[in-house]
Amino acid sequence: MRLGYVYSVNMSENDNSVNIKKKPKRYHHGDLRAALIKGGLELLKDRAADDLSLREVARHVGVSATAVYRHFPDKQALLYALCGEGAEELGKVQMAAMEDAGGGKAGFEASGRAYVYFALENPGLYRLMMSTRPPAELYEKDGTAVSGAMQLLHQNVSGILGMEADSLSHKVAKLHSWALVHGISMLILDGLVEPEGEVIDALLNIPTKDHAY
Amino acid sequence: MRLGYVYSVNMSENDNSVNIKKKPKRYHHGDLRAALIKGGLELLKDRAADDLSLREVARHVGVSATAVYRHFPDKQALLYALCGEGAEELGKVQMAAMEDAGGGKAGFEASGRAYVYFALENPGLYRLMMSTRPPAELYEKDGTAVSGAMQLLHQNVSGILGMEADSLSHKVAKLHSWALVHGISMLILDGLVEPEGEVIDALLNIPTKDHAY
DNA sequence: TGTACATCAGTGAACGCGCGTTCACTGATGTAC
DNA sequence: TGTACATCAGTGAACGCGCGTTCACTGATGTAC
Repeated sequence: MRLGYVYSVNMSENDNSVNIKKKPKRYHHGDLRAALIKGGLELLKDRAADDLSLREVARHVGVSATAVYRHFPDKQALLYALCGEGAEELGKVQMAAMEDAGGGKAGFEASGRAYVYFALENPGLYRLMMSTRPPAELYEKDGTAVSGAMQLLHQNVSGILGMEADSLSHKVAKLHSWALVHGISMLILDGLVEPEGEVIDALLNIPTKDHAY
Repeated sequence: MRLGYVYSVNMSENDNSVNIKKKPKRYHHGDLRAALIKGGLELLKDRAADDLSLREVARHVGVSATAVYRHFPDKQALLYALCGEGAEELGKVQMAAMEDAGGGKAGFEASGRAYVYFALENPGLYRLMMSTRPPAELYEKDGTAVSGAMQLLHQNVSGILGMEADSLSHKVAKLHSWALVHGISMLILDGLVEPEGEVIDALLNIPTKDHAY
């Protein structure tokens, strides 16, 4: 059955002929835009890579490929929108994790764990976010789909670790944290490391003087 | 000019006609195999991604796409060979860095730096190595193109950090080291972090009790 | 309330592209006599 | 040393594929009167 149609069956009044009409599905007020984003996210959930095709998303939603062009100027714009969703979601889970852990250093660590688990649960989306440089309009800060996470990290390194902004140690601590969570995420997503919660959790603490290696 | 031919020009003896013959280039004893690998590595040097096509490699070497099939059963086999070269090279630079630094902990740290610089200098190849799971015949240990590096890491965590093999802290330290160098590499390759040697070097020390964060 | 009409969100056909791979072939090389 | 021949590393044409994008179109929706 062709998904892109709604079939209506009418029986004629005078004779007994049956009239099957197919009419294009109709989405109101940007529903299809939302559906395309939702569909794209669903597809990215189920795959390890970020090789999403426009036609595939349209197919998944049950709409012709050309319909996408009513809502996005081109494929890239659709991908940007997906990145935007991902950025928002990542920001949310990180903030929630911080608050759940009561803020402070424990909160900082929790946000790191949330980052990794977000990546593991959204392999395709996470990869897409990391490999896409959206245009400045979308992310004014630094032109990345993880700018929210970066901002949070920046604040935490200043506020919680107490490092002077833009000092070398501040930069180092920032890179350290990000590289660690990103590295773990990617190694697991690429199948190079087994995802062992015990090991991950043990690692995702901020090293301190009394941290035992 | 079509690269895949060698042109020979003969002037006829009796009349003045000129005879231009094109004949296929001929590679002896696996020369083309080596040339294809070399060409593939060259292409991977110049690109950020690992989206190498068989036709592109053949084109670059100046040979028809089908010629590749005389030396590799399929595209995947060519990619595996490239991974093999990368693995060997990575192992070499890491060992060299360790020895140059006089072994021990300084050597371990140096090998980490060598790892990152290898990744930065070979973006496409590094990505390919991390995203490819070669068949067991190629890498018996763990089926990755970085198994040499992993082996070295394993030994160092045992030997230099003195951790009991397969203990939790051994696993954690291993993941920590790898995630850090891999994370830094990927963040820079993906353009999310500026490559600042000062910051990288400051970070690429093994955390110790007196390490100041 | 009914009608005429502009709008615009869908449609399928078609385009050109590069890809991996197969095919039948050709002609240079190396070997046996 | 010269000749006949098998081998095999190349060739270009062709295949089917999925892709992003363009095009002219259709018909449901919402609006003005």
